[in-house]
Amino acid sequence: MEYQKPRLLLLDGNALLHRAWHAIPPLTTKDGLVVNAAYGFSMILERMLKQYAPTHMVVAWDRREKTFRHEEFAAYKAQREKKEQELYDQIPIIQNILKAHGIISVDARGYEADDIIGTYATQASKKEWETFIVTGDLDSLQLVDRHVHVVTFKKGVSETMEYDEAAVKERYGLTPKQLIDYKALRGDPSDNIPGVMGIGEKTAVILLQEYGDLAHILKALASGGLDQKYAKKFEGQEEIALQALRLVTIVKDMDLPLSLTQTTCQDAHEDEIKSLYQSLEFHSLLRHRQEKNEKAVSKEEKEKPRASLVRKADASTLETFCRDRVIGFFVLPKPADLFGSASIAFAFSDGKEFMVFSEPTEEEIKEAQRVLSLASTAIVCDLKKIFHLFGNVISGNFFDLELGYYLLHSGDRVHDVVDILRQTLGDRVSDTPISLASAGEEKKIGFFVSCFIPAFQKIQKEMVECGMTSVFEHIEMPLVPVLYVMEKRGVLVNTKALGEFSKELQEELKGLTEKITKSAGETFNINSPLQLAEVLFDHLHLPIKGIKKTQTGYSTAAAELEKLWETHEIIPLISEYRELAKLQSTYVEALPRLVKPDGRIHTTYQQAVTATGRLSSSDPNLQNIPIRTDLGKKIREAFEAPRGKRILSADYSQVELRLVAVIAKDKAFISAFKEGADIHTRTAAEVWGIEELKVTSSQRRAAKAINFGIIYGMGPRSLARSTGMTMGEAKHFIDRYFEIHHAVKDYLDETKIKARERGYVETLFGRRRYLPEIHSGVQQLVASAERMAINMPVQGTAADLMKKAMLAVDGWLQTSKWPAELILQVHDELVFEVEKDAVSVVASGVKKMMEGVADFDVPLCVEVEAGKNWGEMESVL
DNA sequence: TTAAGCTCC
DNA sequence: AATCTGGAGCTTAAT
Repeated sequence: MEYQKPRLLLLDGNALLHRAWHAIPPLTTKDGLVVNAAYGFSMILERMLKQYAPTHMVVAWDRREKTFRHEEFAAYKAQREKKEQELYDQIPIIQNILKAHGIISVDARGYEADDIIGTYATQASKKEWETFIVTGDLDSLQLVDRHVHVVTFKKGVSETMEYDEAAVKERYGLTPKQLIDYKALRGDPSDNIPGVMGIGEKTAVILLQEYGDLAHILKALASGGLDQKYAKKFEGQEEIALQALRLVTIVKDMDLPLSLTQTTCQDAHEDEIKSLYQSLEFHSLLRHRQEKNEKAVSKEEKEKPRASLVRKADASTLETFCRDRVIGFFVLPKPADLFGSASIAFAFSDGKEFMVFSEPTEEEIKEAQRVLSLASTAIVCDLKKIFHLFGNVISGNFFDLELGYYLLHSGDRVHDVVDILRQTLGDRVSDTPISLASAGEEKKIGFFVSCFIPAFQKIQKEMVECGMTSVFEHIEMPLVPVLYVMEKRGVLVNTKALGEFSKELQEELKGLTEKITKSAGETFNINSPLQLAEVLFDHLHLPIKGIKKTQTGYSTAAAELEKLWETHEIIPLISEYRELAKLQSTYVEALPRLVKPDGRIHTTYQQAVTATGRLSSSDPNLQNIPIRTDLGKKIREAFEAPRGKRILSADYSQVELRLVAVIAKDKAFISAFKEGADIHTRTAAEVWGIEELKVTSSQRRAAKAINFGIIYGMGPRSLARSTGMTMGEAKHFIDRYFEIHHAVKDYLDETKIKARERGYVETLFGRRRYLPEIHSGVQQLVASAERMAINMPVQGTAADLMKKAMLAVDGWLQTSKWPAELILQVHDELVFEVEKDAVSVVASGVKKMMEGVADFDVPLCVEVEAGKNWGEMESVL
């Protein structure tokens, strides 16, 4: 018989118990027994047995020491205690399941599960046994070596991640052993490890990469070889660091109650397992077990990773592979050169085959673009970037994974290609390259692009289930070429004007700095909130009553300075300085640097970032160009139309409030908008029961505040503050408001309930936002999630409308051939560059297209202005 | 890198 | 005892 190399599987019982408990919702059997943790544990167990087929195996447990501390807090910890009891009650069940599988459990007095695992792993590694540690606890990563691997869970209990030495290095930039020193330096509050004050992730990694381990760092410290800025942080903390090191290090040489060789896997008692699963009602596991025996072989085959046809520059067969097929397509850009590609990769046949062109020739690039349009579906990730790389729009039926993933997870941040595949496919892509820095690695790239196809299938399926295919197909995907063209076109900026403005500002700032210095009686950095607070509150003794605090001390934010306006001459000076400094650094100095050789600035529109469905703009952000103040407006004036053209701007008036009326079906608001009333004046008149003509400006201001407050989920307190009313007045005002707009009140209440029930809210077009925090039970988080729930359908529907408007207007301009081009989008405003003589036609056309984009109970109203620049505009029509 | 502050809708 | 108006991106100081 052939010798089989031993494979040891080590499970951290407590870690997996907790992981299962949190990942699986509370399940009970018919009789009311809570079994969620046992179920999750069994799922993990079965999966690991299958995946690693161990010859030896141990489940290690912490020995549970009774704590009496809890009794003091019995009253308000009772609930939590009960929950914990439900968890611990499942341990015996799990023990029975393990026994039925012929698996050994081990615990030991005075040791944690980690120590047991550490000791077994060390012994096994010495014998060169392949060892796999399954845990939820990343501390175990320190045990990884040539033969020891750590398996952790990404989310839930079904997605795992396997770490070997290379993976640890890749993830942390450190060796497994260094992770011990890392934690000792950085600390870990959840484990009561203080770490060295002032040393965070970055510094810890830098020091360890330089010196190897803590011992060598301390040695360097003692010999004075350590950089002064680091050395200072260690003062008096060496002992703390060393103690932390001892606490963090997992024991590897304890006396084991059972020797390694005694951990051999016993035969499973199939009957026992079956009857246990039956009594616990683990139906799916039961079914799985039966199927396993019958279909094991064929299934294995099917799930084997797709391989593997690598062809280079075989363009002639490319067409056959693409025509009427679902294909994956990926372009690996050259690092330095935005307009070139290092590789072009295709995946075909459900990802079983792929084709990679390294350093493609001109013809190959052309051919690639041609065949893309032949595919029934071409799956890509970040289509707009592909357009930029190729320098033009490519026709074809595209499916952008990034946009699909974004619709399903609009709350998440970070949507990198690899992340998307990982999140979507789980450990199936754990072997994909993390950094795709170099070309010439056809296999890697091919494997990578092959993952696009299963990812597409999964994302598309989820999208159908969520009812978001329409938003995806009719809004997001068609918008990509529109945004691409806007970015490519850019906007003309008068750098000369900005240059002159910069000089003026510089002079002004200089003068202000002198005045402020004089007024304060000392020189300090006005840009530093910390120093400013010190001057205002410590040196000048300005009243601190009612001034908000920040983490670092008293706030010097504009709203706080306003409260101090009359107390000192320095306050207005500082406010002015702030305004000027902001304009100078963020706009006047920054924008000219971003002007490209064509004399224009090209922003990037982020289509997969916001939680509500809005676009965002970056590098530079052209959605926050100043407009409010006279000085700010000068910056907007630098955005000019070229000779013979005009800037035309069309903005939806009061969209969000109109949408509140539509979504809440509020009769009073609907008729107000239908009649074309000034909505804030109307609101004020209603609430105070007076004629609209008699509404004072402060009454209108208060009404405006509450109207906007509704959109943001504002409470009475903030309303009182923002209007200057007393709390009593504000409450009364709100009561009156909701008497009239009771439908709005109902909307607010129902939305919160719906969000809680479903876990998400949505726009009128079906775009969703998930709000997991609403179930957190933490008051603050719940309240915040409720405000998001109220706001998202309004802001999100407005975003949907604007996107539809962009598509409509773009389509109209393309077919009508009017000499006008869309250049900017600012949430409720579209900006165009238009031939002078066409301004009036384009204005009316754009207005009509934008207003006609949806047919609600309330009319949409668009106001159009035009001018030689974006700052000085006059109404058209 | 983070906190504080500011710009916009 | 004090907080709690939604969504973004960019710059500076300070560590």
